[in-house]
Amino acid sequence: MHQDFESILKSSGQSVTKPRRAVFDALTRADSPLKNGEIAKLTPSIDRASVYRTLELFAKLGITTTTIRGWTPFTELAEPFKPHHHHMICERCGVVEEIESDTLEDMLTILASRHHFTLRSHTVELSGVCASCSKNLPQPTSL
Amino acid sequence: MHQDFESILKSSGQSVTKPRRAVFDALTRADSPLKNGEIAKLTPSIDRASVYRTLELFAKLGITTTTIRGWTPFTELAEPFKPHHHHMICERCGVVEEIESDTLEDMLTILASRHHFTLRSHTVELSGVCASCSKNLPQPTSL
DNA sequence: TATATATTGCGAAAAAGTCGCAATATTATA
DNA sequence: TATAATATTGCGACTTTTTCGCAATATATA
Repeated sequence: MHQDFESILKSSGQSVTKPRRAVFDALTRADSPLKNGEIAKLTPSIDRASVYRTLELFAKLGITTTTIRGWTPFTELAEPFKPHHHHMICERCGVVEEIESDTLEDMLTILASRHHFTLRSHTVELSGVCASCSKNLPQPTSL
Repeated sequence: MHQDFESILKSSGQSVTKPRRAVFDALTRADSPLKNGEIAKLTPSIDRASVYRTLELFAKLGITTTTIRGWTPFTELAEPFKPHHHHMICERCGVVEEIESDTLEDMLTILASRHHFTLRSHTVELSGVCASCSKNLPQPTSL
């Protein structure tokens, strides 16, 4: 696992450094996407600026993917460190389930090609109400 | 159009105020999603704090949708003020095309129900290389 | 038009993100 | 394994973005 990570860095001419390992480890240990600030807190020995620079590099190299929730970006490991997936989030209780669908993936590729685009990456975020919340709270929460 | 907007506010027990109208107007005039800061600049007579509060309210009421590009959230009007769509962004030149597909929408609903979720909203963002960029720049840009 | 209440603007402050540069770590080479 | 060339870091200062409490004001209802 680590081996692959370091290979990606090296094969793209990047150094393997302590901050990069620390950020990668934090993301590996996390079981769900993290905010930038959370990553920084999980790597207290690393300067904030380096965390940001690392995150920017990881995004460029495709090591991570970032999605948004509310106004906040959340980052997690991408393939090959984590199987490709999307998120289904319950807007009541916040539970996050991972979604995989080859059919969806194929459709997105086709959609892109209809627009004469070569698809390189994508994000899909679904938001709704999970089964247990719709049982327990039949009335939508008021504002 | 405005009528609908004010109806949404009133029917959910919210007041129709100057800041809310200003933010809505700014989003209406924009032809593409805006950053929070851009919205604030387009509404100079409105205090920044009120712009943020308004944006938060709009999101809750489903008046707007927010997607991410890089690490920055972009907001635009949602249905019924703008037809439902998604984005296909060229990572080379930045051009944004709007994507619509009923088949995609249906599939997302089905995917959600497989997870026993009731789908309420979703975002799909595709990123890739547009036709003209893949002609002009056959070699991927290096880091 | 008066009253109750929701919302605003203000001021201040916290949080998030960025930048230049000297010091340091990493890599490649001998 | 030591050295030189270079990439990267940490630091410190700074800018930008976002949040908060509260008195003043605008809005909605009767």
